[in-house]
Amino acid sequence: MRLSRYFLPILRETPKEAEIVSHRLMLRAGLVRQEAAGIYAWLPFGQRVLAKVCQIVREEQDRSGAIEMLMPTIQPADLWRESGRYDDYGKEMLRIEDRHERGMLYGPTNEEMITEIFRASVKSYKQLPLNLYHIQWKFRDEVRPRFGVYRAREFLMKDAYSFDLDAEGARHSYNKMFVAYLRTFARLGLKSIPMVADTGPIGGNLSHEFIILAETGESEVFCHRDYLGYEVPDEKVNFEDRAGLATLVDKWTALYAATSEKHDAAAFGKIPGDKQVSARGIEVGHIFYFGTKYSEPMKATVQGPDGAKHAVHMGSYGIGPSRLVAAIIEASHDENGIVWPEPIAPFRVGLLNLKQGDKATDAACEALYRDLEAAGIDVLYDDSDERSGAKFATMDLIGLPWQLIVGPKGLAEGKVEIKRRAGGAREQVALSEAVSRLKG
RNA sequence: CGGAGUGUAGCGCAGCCUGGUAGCGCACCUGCUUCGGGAGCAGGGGGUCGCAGGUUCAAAUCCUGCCACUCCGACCA
Repeated sequence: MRLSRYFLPILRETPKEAEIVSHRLMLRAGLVRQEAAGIYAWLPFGQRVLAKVCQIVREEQDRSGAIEMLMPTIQPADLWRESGRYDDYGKEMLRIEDRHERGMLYGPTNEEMITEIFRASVKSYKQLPLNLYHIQWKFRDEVRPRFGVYRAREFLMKDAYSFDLDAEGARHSYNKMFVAYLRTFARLGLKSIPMVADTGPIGGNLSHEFIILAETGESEVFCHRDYLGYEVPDEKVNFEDRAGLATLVDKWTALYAATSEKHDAAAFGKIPGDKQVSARGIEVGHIFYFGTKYSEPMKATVQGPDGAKHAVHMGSYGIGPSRLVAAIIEASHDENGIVWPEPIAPFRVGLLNLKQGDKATDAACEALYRDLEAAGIDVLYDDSDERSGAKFATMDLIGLPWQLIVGPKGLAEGKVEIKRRAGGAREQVALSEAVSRLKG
């Protein structure tokens, strides 16, 4: 992509409403624009990142055996009356009336709808287990949206829903998501720690929040230091191996880890002092097992091997990709701007023409741009006639993992410069080697 | 929802107290000169001063009401 043909509105000064670093950088680097309190437009640059986050989330959901679908944002109120949550959910739910004065709502979550879909078609235990997920916009009318897309009213959520005949099966479904979440966050370049959590309005009695440690985190968290060194299961993990998964989950839940709501100071105190971690954290995922809370009132039953009808045991599993973008920036930036982890960087390489208008430099850049694209490398080519200083500042702000710097001085010796954004290491390489050096 | 605050050009701000033709920096456009880490000079475009009502010869400025947004707290993917 040529910067001159792209839409990347960079701000040199920080809009005053932005208090935390991820919000500031998302506005300055042209990822998002606020349209109302807690409601954001995702500009092309932000959309690229969001799509990459979603893709990684999707791949790990699929790997674990979950199946993607897509439910609507607008739901009928009657569905929520069935579960009893229409009144319980309160003002956080955005209620709408259509032209026929039917009660509708903008979905804050989808337990009711997925249960309705499930019960319409699944009648036998032989169709279980089943895990359906979608990635769809949600709306929760937060009292106080803040921190940009981190606590927005409209936000993108991956929500998965598992269905099993009994509690034992449901536990395995829960464990699958548990491991899939560990892998997802690791692939996004984040170190996540599962913590015992409150279930809130979703209900149920088994729940973990996946927390990223970050100074700007909203919640206070406590855990055992050893979690920070734990290896995340690799892609060969067998999701159908019940015992194997249970062992993994046991390992990741054996030591102390809790959010402030579930914090047990006495238990925490028993950890050796040098192993105690008391920090702030960002919640990036939350998984629940809630048994028959929805299947009973909504009559989502299957016939078991015994011939009787059983209310299915359910769980739900959420990840907020839009929040994750903010969380990743919180975890990965420096004083000059964003430092994208490679898997989700909007472009892999920024190509800087240091002297636009100089024939030799222009020709070298055009050739490199063509060759990089031909090699399948996402490249953002700064072909503007800005001065070099401005180009460097912009590139550092938008945080692409690699910068390919081309100017007349280097070219005179047949060289270009490759700079790695993380750490800032620079290296002169031969013009002819640049493209191959930048391959993944 | 309690407390605090802010609305003036795309962004950051001054002007308001003490009413008298709306300003500055950045960004943007044109030209020239520059050009390896946020260039210089010259010229230029862009604003119903959040909205409504009131006071006044005259309102960005004073008064009343409303709206939007931000921050702190209580609540949450």
